[in-house]
Amino acid sequence: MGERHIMRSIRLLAQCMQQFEKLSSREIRQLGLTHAQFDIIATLGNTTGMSCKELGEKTLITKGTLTGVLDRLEQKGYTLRTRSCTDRRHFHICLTPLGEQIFADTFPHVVHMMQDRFADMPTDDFIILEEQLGKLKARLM
Amino acid sequence: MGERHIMRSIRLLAQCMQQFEKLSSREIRQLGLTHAQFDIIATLGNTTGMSCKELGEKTLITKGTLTGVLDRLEQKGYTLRTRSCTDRRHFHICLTPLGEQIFADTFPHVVHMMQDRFADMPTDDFIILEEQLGKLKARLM
DNA sequence: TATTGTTATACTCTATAACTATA
DNA sequence: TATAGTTATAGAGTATAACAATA
Repeated sequence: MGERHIMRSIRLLAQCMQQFEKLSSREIRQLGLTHAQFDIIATLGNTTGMSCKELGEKTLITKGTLTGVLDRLEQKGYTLRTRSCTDRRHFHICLTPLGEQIFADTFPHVVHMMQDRFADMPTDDFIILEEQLGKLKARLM
Repeated sequence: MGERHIMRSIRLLAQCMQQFEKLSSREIRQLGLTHAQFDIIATLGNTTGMSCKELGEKTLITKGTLTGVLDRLEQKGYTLRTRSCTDRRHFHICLTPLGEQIFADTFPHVVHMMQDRFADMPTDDFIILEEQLGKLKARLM
């Protein structure tokens, strides 16, 4: 558990993420979305929705900022706020059908772009990568 | 090379990175730096400096934005712009001794924070993780 | 009193394009 | 003409704190 290993893994992780962001940001901007807005849509995708609090924790967007981001998404017709019946302090945020569609349309693009690059990568390598990232994630959480 | 593997790896990668950012952002803010500013310092650290163009490509900060970020870093005394003698269109950006110190002071903190979490992770796992991230990076570049 | 989310403020980042200086 | 970097502008994200409504 030498610190050289930690440093190197962190640096690699950051470089991979940065490069991935570079490749995907074109898709995001083509949809007229910012990174923060896309982050919200990606987090809400394939869920039944969640509170602002939960959404903020998952995306690392603080509540003050979140209000503005959600305002803009709502204005575009991608998300919806509905007040909870049981606890009227809570809002339930979810994607509209249009928002769902954006989500469903975007990911295949990103995946397709990735597939070109990873066409010849053996499945075994992916399985090992997933395994290792899973372990890393478990320790980071 | 099923797309399920690609999606899953990307999602894990993003989650790891996000969690790491969450953990390290406290350190960054304590120094009075923003993410963009820290990104510049981290990129310049352990180098002899580089041009704005190169710095922009590595950090994904566009040239217009970079001017402002460098202005603020220079004002804080962390970076320096010197005009190139051979091609007077270029600037050479590098860390000042104070900037070097910030760089040298920050990373050990981050590493130490990580070490607590990874104390019991076998070295072999790190080696495999590094190997896989290296392969991933090579394909993303 | 504690919690959820909004509002307000000041600053920073972002994208884009027009511009200056150098090559 | 092409390139490196600055300036200008409008919009968006950020941190923080004060605030309203609900519990």
